[in-house]
Amino acid sequence: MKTVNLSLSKSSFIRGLQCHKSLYLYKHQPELRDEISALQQALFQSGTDVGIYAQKLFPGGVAIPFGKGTLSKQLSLTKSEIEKGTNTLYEAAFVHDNVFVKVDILHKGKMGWELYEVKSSTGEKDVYLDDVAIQYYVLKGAGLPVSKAFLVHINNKYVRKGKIDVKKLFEIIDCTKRVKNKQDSVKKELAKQKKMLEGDIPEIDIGKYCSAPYNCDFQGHCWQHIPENSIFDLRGHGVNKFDLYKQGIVHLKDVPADSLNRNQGIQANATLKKKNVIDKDKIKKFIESLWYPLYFLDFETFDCAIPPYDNLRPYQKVPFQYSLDYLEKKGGKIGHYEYLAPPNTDPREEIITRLIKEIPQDACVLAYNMSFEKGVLKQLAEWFPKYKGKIDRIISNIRDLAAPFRSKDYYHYKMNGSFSMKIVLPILVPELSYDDMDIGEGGMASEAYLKMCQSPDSTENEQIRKALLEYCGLDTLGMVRILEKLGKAC
DNA sequence: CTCCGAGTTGCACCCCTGGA
DNA sequence: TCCAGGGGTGCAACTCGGAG
Repeated sequence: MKTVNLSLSKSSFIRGLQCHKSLYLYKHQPELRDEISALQQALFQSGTDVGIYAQKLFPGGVAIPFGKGTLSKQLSLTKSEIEKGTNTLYEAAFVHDNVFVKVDILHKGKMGWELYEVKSSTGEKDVYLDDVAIQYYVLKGAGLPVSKAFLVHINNKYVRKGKIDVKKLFEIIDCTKRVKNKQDSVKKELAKQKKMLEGDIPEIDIGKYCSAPYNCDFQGHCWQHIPENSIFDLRGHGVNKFDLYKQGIVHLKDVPADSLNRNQGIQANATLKKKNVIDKDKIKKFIESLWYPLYFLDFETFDCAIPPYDNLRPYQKVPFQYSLDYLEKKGGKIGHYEYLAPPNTDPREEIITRLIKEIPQDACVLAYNMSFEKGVLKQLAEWFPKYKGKIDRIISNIRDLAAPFRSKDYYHYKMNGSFSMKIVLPILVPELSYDDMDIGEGGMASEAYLKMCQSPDSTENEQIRKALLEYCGLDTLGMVRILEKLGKAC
């Protein structure tokens, strides 16, 4: 069997659109790639899940599997299926002009072949159009009569009632015209990329394209010359960091002070002088705005593109766990409630009935970055209107423990501009740390819970449960300790 | 990947002022 | 009397950072 000599694939073309240097390194020095985090891997997985689910839009097709044999085998398999008269193919493989693509769904309609590119996102983006355009280019070039090209994405307005209605779950956008208009530029860009790949490594400096529309895998390589305490450590809006960079300003110490906004100014000043900011009056005011009994609430949630239960929209957050600590009075003993739903049950009503029993009507409720907890509670009120009154009452009593850190009334020079709990807690309360924990962030927590749901009988699950309870408990205990520290600071 | 709140920015709009 | 430009305001659009 003849092997196919490929210079490009669909994904590398998209990569090249973002940055030629990234494509060059990917082709010639892949060992320089950054490690991909477990979380990113999980997101990638959810994308393929959606792709497979979308196949139900055109059931009964034939799949051309990945990884099974060589690329040329996938090509010949595709060819023979088409010749056989198969009218729906999943992951059909084509090559033209040395570019290899796989089409999520290829369906033979009345007017000819239709190509469908499935995205797990909830809306259209420019880069998706390039994605469809390159596929159209290759299919046309390979001699397939393509009549229409579509973009398929998740419709996040869809509410599940009973069995999933695939036609409503997905939104299908006809982008044939726009894709045709792009053909010229696709051809030109391809030629450019190929020429570039044959030459020396292109000299491209860092820029916004390092992280948009996608995070580049070579940031660790290209950003090596950026020192510690650089302008890129500045958080928030304000100065255009790449404008400064182009002016040759890289280190924080070289930034003209008047070009920074308030928060960035505080950050830069604290970092350079290794000095902390503690605005005692403001912190005192914050603490005085709280009252007892004082409850500390933290939710863990999961979300899926394809809603697992009724009355659920795509990507809607489903709480499956919470930790609730409380103090009856100032300096009192910490009380603790917690709940972790058993796998594969709809946990929503159980969670809210427990919470409204455990949180007294007029208690002050603290959350860290409260918009998250408020949002979950609002959602619960929508799902269960019978509890709306009580839920709204809880919501109105929520205060945000992140507020003093967000406003930089309390800022430690090691915070690097961040006010995240994961940064703030180890600095204020070094004896509490996420370091040695099996689950150390929210993303891992939801991943772990979904894993339990996938294999509910696994012997591992007892360990996962323990880790989940430990993690969520640390978040609320951490809040108690942070508040204590704030109190001592003023 | 989505969602949310908060902060920023851009823009339209208003009034005021001063030059012609 | 007209208009351009400065300054304040209020809204919408956007981005960022943090949450999962």
